[in-house]
Amino acid sequence: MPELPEVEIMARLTRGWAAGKVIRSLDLLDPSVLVAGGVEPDVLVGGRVTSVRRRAKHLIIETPQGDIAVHSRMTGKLVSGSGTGRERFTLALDDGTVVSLRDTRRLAELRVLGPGGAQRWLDTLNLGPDAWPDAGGARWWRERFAGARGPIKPALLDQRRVAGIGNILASELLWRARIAPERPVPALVDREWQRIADAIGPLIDEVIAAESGAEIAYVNEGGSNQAFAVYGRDGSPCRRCGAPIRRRVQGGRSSYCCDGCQR
DNA sequence: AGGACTGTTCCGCG
DNA sequence: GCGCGGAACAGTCC
Repeated sequence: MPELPEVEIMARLTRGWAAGKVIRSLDLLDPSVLVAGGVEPDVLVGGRVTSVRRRAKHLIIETPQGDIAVHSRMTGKLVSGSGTGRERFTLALDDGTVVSLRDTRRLAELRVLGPGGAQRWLDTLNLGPDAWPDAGGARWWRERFAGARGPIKPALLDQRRVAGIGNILASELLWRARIAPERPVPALVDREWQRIADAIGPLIDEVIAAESGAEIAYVNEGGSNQAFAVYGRDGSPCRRCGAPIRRRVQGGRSSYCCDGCQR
């Protein structure tokens, strides 16, 4: 599920569940989610959670004893409680709260690392700056994509340029900026970079608002989603100009756009 | 039955 | 060496 907004919501929720509390136990129900190369998970027991934060699509839980880094990939999510099946990992806190990683497709990755290990691991990924909340203006966007030669839509998915944008946000962003997904990056002019810069903040703000809830609440998992103008809406009329939304495949991924008003 | 899927990495090819 | 496309990962849901 998650792109930047969903991971942001999970981080906020998890912060409320776990921040400041002491880890009583960790239970690895599905050992295949644990990425090798870290430390023995039990070293975290007895440690107090000092921070829960998001970087790009990664969720980081830090304690003085060591860190947990979760990447939800396609279907992973952190939830409060356990017991519906599909839990791969649970974290029990000293007040009785249980936080679980639920992941049907089992593509999620859990890392348990020593003190400071999460940041050191993030540093190896060469992630670009986050797309939200502090992306820059037209010049910033143009410079982040300097050297890219292919179409803009797949380029937006490159986490080394700008981090946090996934397949849905890329289509939605280009619709808001009225730019066709096939446009080569070098062909974009400053006016268009400006429209991207202006669109990203409100887009992510709105997705977060639409999906936030007391429990994790992705809007309408699977299927089309009212929060999105083009994603999953092949054939329906564009909200802006009425022309039909089209689905095309780029780089093996679906792109949705309006040929009437995206140029 | 077959394809598609909000992510990422790896491999082969040009 | 780099960039691109496709495959792979694994499970569910049309």
